[in-house]
Amino acid sequence: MSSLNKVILIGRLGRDPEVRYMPNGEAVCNFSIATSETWNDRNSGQRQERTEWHNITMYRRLAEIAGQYLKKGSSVYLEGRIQSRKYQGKDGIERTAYDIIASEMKMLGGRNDNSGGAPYDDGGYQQQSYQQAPAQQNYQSAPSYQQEAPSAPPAAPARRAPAAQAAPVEDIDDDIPF
Amino acid sequence: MSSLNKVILIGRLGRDPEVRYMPNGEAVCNFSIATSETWNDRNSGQRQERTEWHNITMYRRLAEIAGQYLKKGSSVYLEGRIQSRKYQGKDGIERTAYDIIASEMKMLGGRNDNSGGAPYDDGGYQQQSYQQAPAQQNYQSAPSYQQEAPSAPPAAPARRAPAAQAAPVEDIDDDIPF
Amino acid sequence: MSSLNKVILIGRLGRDPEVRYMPNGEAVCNFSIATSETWNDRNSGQRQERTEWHNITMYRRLAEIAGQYLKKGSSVYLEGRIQSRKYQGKDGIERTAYDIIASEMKMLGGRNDNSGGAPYDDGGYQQQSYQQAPAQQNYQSAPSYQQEAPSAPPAAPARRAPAAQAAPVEDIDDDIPF
Amino acid sequence: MSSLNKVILIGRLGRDPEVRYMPNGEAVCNFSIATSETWNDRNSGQRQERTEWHNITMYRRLAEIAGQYLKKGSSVYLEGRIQSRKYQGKDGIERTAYDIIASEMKMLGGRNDNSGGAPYDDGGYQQQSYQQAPAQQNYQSAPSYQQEAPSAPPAAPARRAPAAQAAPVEDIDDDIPF
DNA sequence: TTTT
DNA sequence: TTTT
Repeated sequence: MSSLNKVILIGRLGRDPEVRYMPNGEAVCNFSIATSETWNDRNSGQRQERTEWHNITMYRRLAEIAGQYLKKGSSVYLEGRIQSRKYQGKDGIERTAYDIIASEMKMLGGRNDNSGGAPYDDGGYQQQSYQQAPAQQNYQSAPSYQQEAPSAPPAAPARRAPAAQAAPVEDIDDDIPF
Repeated sequence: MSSLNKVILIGRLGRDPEVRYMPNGEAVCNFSIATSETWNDRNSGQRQERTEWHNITMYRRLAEIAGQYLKKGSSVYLEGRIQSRKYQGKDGIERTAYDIIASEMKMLGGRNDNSGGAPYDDGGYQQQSYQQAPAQQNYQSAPSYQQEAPSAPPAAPARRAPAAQAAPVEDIDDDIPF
Repeated sequence: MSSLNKVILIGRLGRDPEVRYMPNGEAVCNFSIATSETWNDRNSGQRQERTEWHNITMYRRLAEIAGQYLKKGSSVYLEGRIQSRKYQGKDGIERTAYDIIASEMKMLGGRNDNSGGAPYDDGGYQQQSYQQAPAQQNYQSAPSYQQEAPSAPPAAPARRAPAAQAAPVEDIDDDIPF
Repeated sequence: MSSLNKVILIGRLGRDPEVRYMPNGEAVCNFSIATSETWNDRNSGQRQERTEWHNITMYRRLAEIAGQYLKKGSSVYLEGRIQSRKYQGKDGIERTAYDIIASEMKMLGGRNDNSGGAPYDDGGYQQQSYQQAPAQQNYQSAPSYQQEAPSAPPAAPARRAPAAQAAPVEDIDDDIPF
């Protein structure tokens, strides 16, 4: 019997995404998004709100695209899976973090997304199948959203060169579907 | 711009579900299910497997149904949302747990599910809309799957009497869709 | 073994929604939304686009809310199920229509949604569980989006009075979650 | 504003899947699966059941895997999108068919799935990203599940050779995730 | 029939 | 830390 671990989120970024590069040259993007629910309390009748923050991790091309097009306040649709990760906090105590490893992304055009002057507010990109395999977990020894970026991209990246962060859009434009 | 926080899981229970009752008489059910993914490591070419355990929480009628029909090894489809919860560990240190608050359940008939002699291996139940509202979070001060059950169901439950745990199936049979 | 029939759509309304009332007083709302996908043709290298139109049907309170808040051009998140329906075309020939019976809706704030001066661009509403049961199919003898509305709401609606179409927002404001 | 067209189904095959090959050598697999819902009629109180049949289409490697592992009665999890298709019926009249173009599949081990003696009852496979692009629609001029297979696979398939239908499992075993 |  |  197969199992399924699927998460579907729509929310806004709390900060700009961070893109780092792993020793093998693969990009990793981290950010967090907020989802909120509101309801009427059954006892007080008062309007209640609860916000949940989700830590998002993306790899490879999806990481590069997110790093290029998303920013603080962007509204985004994400699909991925829940993945736990042990790490040692600054207090030396082991904790477990939960990340959403996103494999699909669609940019939803919020007001803020247009402020950057981008000529589009629309996006869709599905991760290649091989991305389904979890990336090296050991690389992430702390909550990714608190993690310091590697000092520099690797000199000789394995498998694929990261798109330079200043690369023009055209570099990736030919195979992203928007 | 609305947000969305949706989780869809298919997996097996690691233990029998636990049903407790809150002071207002509402049932709470906790259990955890495993999802696993396998992939071929790109470097070694070796088959890899990773299992993720998800802590599930259900409320009210869905909790009662789960407590009655699921057991260790059962395969189940669940739909719900991710919800974090702060708690103090036995070591006195605050941690954050992540639960899946399930609002929909379908029993998937695995081999183990039939051992109980139940005449069906099929189920579906969708939570009432009002359940969407998060229940009192304060009631859960520790990871729910480690939490001791209240000593007894409340004498005068608010709103709805919990189905007694020994209640015959017929008591709830008339409005569950299986 | 349970089955699952779930559809998740994000798209824009091609026209204003139409709300009708069934003889028992229940509201039915019909509209269609467009989803589009774009890709680079592998042979020509040319950008391709394909738009799909989905016929949406909603019942009861969700129908009333949609009729009140959605309009042509609105962007909306919908969750529901696929349901086929036989009908006789104007040419007297039987055909099969496919509708999405929506049970959950979230309004996604597009530019057009704000033009109406509504003070919110955010919505979420989940259908009550009992709505899961298919409504009387016989009432729909033609594609719903082409169907003429009943001449008038029933004089003595069964079970629940429809919110008059001119009813102020406050009438339903107290139990919808936005 | 991006759009989304996603379908998630769990159901059983009504017949064995059919695999054909397009002129460019790509495999196409067609079958249909049933989903059923049951509910208590609100008036009569009687148990009602409704079965919906979904026409499934898969391309390329997913088509080959489905053709090899699924059969009549198999229980399967599918993810894909809704796609309409105009065709001319035997009576010369144009109709519209609705297919689910599946891009992800997981085999759910039901009783029937084991009768073939397969050493596994578990599967998962996600389509490569490029499959997201709709295949040549013109190739499908009739409801796919009624369509006769091409007389033979092409002599010189473009891009990738189809796994011969009699090929041993090992031929594809090295990169499918089960 | 939406939208970019 | 987003947003309404």
